[in-house]
Amino acid sequence: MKISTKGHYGVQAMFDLAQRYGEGPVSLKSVADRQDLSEHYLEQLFAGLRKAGLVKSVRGAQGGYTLARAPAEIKVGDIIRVLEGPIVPVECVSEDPEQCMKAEFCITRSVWEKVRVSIEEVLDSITLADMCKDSEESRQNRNFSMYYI
Amino acid sequence: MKISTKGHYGVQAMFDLAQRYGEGPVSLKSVADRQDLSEHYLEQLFAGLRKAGLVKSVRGAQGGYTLARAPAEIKVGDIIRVLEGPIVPVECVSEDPEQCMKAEFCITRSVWEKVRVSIEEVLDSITLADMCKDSEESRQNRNFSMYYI
DNA sequence: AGATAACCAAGTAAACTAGTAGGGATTAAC
DNA sequence: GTTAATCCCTACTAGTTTACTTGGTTATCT
Repeated sequence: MKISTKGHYGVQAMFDLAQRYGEGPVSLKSVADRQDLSEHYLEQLFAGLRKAGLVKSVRGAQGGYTLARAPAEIKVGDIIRVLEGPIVPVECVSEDPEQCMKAEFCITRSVWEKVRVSIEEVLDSITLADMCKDSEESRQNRNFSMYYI
Repeated sequence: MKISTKGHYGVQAMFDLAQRYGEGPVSLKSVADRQDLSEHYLEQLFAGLRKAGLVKSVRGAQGGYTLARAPAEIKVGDIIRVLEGPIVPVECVSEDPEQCMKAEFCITRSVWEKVRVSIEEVLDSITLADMCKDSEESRQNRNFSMYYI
């Protein structure tokens, strides 16, 4: 019941881009440095994200990646689905119309279905803009408490 | 974002035991036959379930396994945690008190935390008794519609 | 021209998955 | 007391996945 480093790092990196949205292309090297990740590994993740239309790339010196849409228009679920594949706790509970033979007779299946829906609800309710907002608030709270120490 | 066959088969098998609760020990062979699973593989799963105190075993001929508690007292989450380990979408978001160094600075972490909580809420809200009840209702609905065809 | 970057293909060590194989110990039924 | 059923235990394994690394090529800015 885990997501892999692809999804984990991918969301971190996309969040990094979101925090710099509107400031021009951001190089993967800078993302890798800030987030302490392998640049070459990030390249692989961004190949997928680009093909899925979540980021745009600019090649050459001073190039890099930018979000293809505003942070408010990109859900964490979008990123996870690209990097981890569809959200499916067990095979017979896909997001697509059913293919499980015993679908209507299988009771355990309804458990996984509920799990799937609940994960999707969480991941699709959080946008990169939400994360930027949380980050800003968390930063201010830290300054605030430091002020009173 | 998947659970393995351990958790999948484990819940199926425990549900099978729940449907026969009070009827004496149920052999893994019969479970394996009904659920179309490998008996030997189930043995491994039940070794863990027994050590965790979710089932009791009776050795020898006419032996088998029974639930250690009433179906209403066993949550799907109990089974999953035994067979899949703790519910932790990414390493730094364990159910135990925190160990992630950057816990308070890490925004993406709060996303995984929400995912973890939502999965736990689902899995801990469903007991084996609930599944038996759903199964009974589903069976009756099928009979009901057949009656009118 | 040279540096900076995205892009691409392939390899790889380690871990994990989903079992299988082969026995031993215990007990009910005959 | 023999047999068959059943749990119990250890080990092995083929295949897949994970989390990268290596080693380039191509495009663009200065």
